Amino acid sequence: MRFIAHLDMDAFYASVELLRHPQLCGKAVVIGGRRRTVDALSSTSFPTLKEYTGRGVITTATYEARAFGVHSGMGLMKAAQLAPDTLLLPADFDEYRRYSRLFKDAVRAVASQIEDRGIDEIYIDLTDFVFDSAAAVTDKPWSRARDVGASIQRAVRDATGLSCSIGITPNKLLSKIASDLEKPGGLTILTEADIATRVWPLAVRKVNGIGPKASARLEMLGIRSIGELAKAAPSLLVEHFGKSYGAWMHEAANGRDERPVVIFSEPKSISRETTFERDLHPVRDREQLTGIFTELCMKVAADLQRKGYVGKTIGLKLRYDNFKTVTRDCTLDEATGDAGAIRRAAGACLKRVPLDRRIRLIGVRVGSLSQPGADIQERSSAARTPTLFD
DNA sequence: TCTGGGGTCCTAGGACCC
DNA sequence: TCTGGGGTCCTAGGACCC
Repeated sequence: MRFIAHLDMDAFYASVELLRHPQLCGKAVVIGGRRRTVDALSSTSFPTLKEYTGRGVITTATYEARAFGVHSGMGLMKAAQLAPDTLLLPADFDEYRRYSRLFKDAVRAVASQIEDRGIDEIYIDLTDFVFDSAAAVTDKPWSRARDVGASIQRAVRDATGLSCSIGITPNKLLSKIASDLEKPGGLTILTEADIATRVWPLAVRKVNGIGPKASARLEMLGIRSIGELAKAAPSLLVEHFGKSYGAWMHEAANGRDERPVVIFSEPKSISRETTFERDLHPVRDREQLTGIFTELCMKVAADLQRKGYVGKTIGLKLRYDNFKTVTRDCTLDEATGDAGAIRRAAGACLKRVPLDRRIRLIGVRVGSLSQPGADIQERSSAARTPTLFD
């Protein structure tokens, strides 16, 4: 039996902004859109959604804003129709990353087995922690788990001033669902026995891994809740979703998930992309396009350098004005981190893509990563390490 | 006036090799 | 002259997640 926690920061970006601007507490606020010129943050009043023009989506909404029906991922123009007077703040990712490190360090000081799941959530394996405690062995491990969860929430609040929600269950899948049940500030424990009453009534969309496409197709089969999915014939799911995904869905709906908490994983790719203020014409806006393209390559090269990687596969991504996306990639003989080499390879990819429409987005990606110094280090550490023959 | 930017994983076909 | 089965790498697209 494992004790797995999922911790999710409550309205993370918005909550960080409220620390800076406490006068906004209790107001409907969303984060999103492009960085405006200095005015917004220095002035005493804040821009509202109805004043915004341009592209962008909401990345986070305060709970007061969510009451108007706006949510993350929603286009700002659409949100402005629903909640015109909601305040709009631009995202400050450097600041969010700083708070991300703060809260993760605070958790790590309590329980070290952490899996990073992005800027505002983590999984924590509490199994050893729960069983190492003398009290838990003979007593009630679930109540011990609840105590640990509460102390993690306190640690996060003390370190950051922010609140988080935690779910603790026997696996990652259930914990992810549980942490969402009593937001904000919730601490939700679910055992095997709670699945039927607390998980099965939920929409299939709540399962991490069932997105908009899969849930729409499930609905066509008459399956809307996780309980209905759990009781569906596995053969039916396999027939419609394939052997692997269909079987997984059925397991997930029944609350079964053996995935371990993964403490460290190597990055697979590093990329940069940008959506233009207005769609650019491949011929008429050629100069501007080339400039942005080269700049993206330099940024990716800088990211690689900073993180200590080089890559063999260079990829290009274009999104046209009709939102159709195409990608091209090519694999080099040697891994590179050089901006010029990336630019040349990506430029060659660009020649393989149709340029007959306006372009909305361009992106550059480097994959098949390796660490240039890695084998040297390995060799030198091998040299220091006594072998059988020493 | 729709729809950001950073990722991961899966599938599927073709090339190529044994 | 016809025919196998596996394995790996490469490429393109798509679903999904935060």
